[in-house]
Amino acid sequence: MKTETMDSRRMRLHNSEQVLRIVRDLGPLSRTEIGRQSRLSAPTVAAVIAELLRVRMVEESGEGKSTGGRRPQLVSFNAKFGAVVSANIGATTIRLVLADMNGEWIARRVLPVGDDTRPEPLIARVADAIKEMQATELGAGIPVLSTIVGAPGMTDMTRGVVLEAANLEGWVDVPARDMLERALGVPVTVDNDVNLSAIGEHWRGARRDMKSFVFVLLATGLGAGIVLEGKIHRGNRWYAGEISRLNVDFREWDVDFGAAGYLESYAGEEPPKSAPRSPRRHHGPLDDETLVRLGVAIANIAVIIDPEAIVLGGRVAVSHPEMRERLFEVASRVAPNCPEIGITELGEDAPLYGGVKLALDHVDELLPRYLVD
Amino acid sequence: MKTETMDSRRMRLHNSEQVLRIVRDLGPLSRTEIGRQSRLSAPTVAAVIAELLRVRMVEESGEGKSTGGRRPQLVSFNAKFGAVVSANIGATTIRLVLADMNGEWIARRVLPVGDDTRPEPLIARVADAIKEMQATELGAGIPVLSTIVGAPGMTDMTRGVVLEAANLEGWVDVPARDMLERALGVPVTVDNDVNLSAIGEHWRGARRDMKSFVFVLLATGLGAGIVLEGKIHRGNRWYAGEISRLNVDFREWDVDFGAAGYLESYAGEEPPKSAPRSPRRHHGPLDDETLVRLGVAIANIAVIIDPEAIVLGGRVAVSHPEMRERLFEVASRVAPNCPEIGITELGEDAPLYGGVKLALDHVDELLPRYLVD
DNA sequence: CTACTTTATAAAGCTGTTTTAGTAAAGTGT
DNA sequence: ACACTTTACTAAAACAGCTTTATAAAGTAG
Repeated sequence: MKTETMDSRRMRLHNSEQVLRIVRDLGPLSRTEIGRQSRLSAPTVAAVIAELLRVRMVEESGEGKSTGGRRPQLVSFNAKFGAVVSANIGATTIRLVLADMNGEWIARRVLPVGDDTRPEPLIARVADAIKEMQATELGAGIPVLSTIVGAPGMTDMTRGVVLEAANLEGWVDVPARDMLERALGVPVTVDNDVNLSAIGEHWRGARRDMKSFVFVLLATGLGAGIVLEGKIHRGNRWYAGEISRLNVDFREWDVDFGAAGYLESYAGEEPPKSAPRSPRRHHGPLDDETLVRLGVAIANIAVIIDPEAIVLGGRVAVSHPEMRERLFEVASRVAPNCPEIGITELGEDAPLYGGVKLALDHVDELLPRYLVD
Repeated sequence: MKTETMDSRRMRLHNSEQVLRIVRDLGPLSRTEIGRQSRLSAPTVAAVIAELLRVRMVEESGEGKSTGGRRPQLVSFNAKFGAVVSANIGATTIRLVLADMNGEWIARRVLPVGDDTRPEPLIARVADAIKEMQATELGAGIPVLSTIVGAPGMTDMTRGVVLEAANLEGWVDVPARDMLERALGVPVTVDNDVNLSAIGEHWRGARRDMKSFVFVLLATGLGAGIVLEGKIHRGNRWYAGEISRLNVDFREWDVDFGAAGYLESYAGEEPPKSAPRSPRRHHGPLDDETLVRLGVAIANIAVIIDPEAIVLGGRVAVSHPEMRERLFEVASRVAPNCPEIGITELGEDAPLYGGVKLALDHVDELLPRYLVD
């Protein structure tokens, strides 16, 4: 029971949000057309638009074509009302993007993580890169309203702590959010890169308009991002989708993690070791047994979640797209409901798109503040 | 973007719903206390309550104790405003419940499914039982506002069709909703019994107040009901949680369903067959290999979903609660995040509770209609 | 030029909310 | 018993935001 009661003030706020959303999503519109879309009367639309113009959330954008009467004065969403930063720390590269309120990229940076991947120096490197990008690329008077940083490991979003990132040195329980906020001086949100990729792919990539889908990352690490009802599912302990721990060989339930039996031991780029290893690293060539294991794992995901689609992403998926057929053959034999299996459309930029989307959603929640001011 | 714009009329409707919810959830309250809870002013609360009294959704219920001033006149939710019916068709028994608007049971019926389990006669039997219960037990002037029927198989809720119920004869693509609506003359909702059990267990059983959990049914059939963010997850094709198809032995990915390799072949009550069979039947004794397979399957569920808890239900779980320890041992070895594994608190009535909850939620959505009338 | 259409604003009225003020009914203290 | 305080509720007035109706402005079509 989260909704609150309503009075005149909240009524206006509510209607302003609706109008703003309509203008943003449906492009430049006349006041009359906004009235039709929102079912608000013309005078109300006019008053709301006047308010939105005052706080610069929308702007006049010329006249439209007449359709037999007075020409409409178009109103459009002001994409320069603010900006968002989306950064992603990968196993090998750091990627940054500065985007406007429409989610369009203003600037982009790619730099190597460098030799020293320990928390402090790496986070300092990220913060410096963000500061440089903002200083160079951000127009005067445009505030950064939200900053999202993706990390290659399980992340506790409420505390902003990267619980474990096996591909980076010493990344266990790193309070990344606090460190970044101290360096940047603005609120920061930290999330898992696989989740961000799933959000990105859902928003701008292969699976727009789908209610549910699963993004499967095949790269240095294995992971899955689960989107249900249009929202990412992170699980009770931020563990959802950690499919490196899936077991498709029950006889080996009692072996140590990293050894045979675990999916991660079979699908990857490095030679296998027998000793226990940390998660999110996988090894061995992409031979048929590996594909069958992966296919069965995907089938199990399909059986449990029953998503609208499954999308393969990450370096391995991009360089071996042909694996899709075999995976589907196996998975659809095991799971009669196995959905289509697609390949990422955003490639390694997927988490950046996801970060932008998350940031924009975040700004949406903050909008009331700017409206009352 | 589902929310609509607001005017005075909607404002009042919105506030009425909030007040009603407060009265229902927090019990008999004075108008003043409702004002405190809702943050509405005293005159507004008085007006809203007057309206709710008029349509009999709430009723005056005497005076409360003074706390140093005039005694409060208490207002309480009218549980007799209407009633709901929850029915469940099992493999062996039909269960019915009539409940008031607080979800308290007014009456209950249990009858065998009988020898003829084909769709028409069985549904007629259910409809007759419902009619008898209503005629005998329902007070005059109390309308049935929602009827939910659970079926032991995959169900398309939007069409009201039971896609497949292997334990009943000839139940393939049965338009159960339409058949029941024709017999009863009121709107009916049909759902899968495992999903209903999960909802019930979440609402009144083992896992109240949990945001996410998975209910695992171990009975004549195998299945799982997945509750996420307090809502049941049914999947894109109503297939979510059909864990009889989980595969924990990748070498047998290519064998026919029902043969070795599939979970369902190993956890059950009847002797195994080698020929392909329909889903949701399982066989074989509860030997340790079966438990290990089941444990690994539960681990895989935990890895993918990361729920707050897993609850075992169904006849087998009730009669062999001791299996929990071994299952947890296996599952927690495979999945480090494996949550506690509990046993159902509602037993075979779980789907009935879930049906009542679903029905009450359904009525909630219809409330505005009764308020405008 | 006239008739009609479309867009936008102005004036008036309606609904529902809050604030303010007041009444009712109880408890508290001397 | 009496005055005073506390709490519950209601009545009246003021306020805010919405809609309807009317009007102005600016275009198209014949």
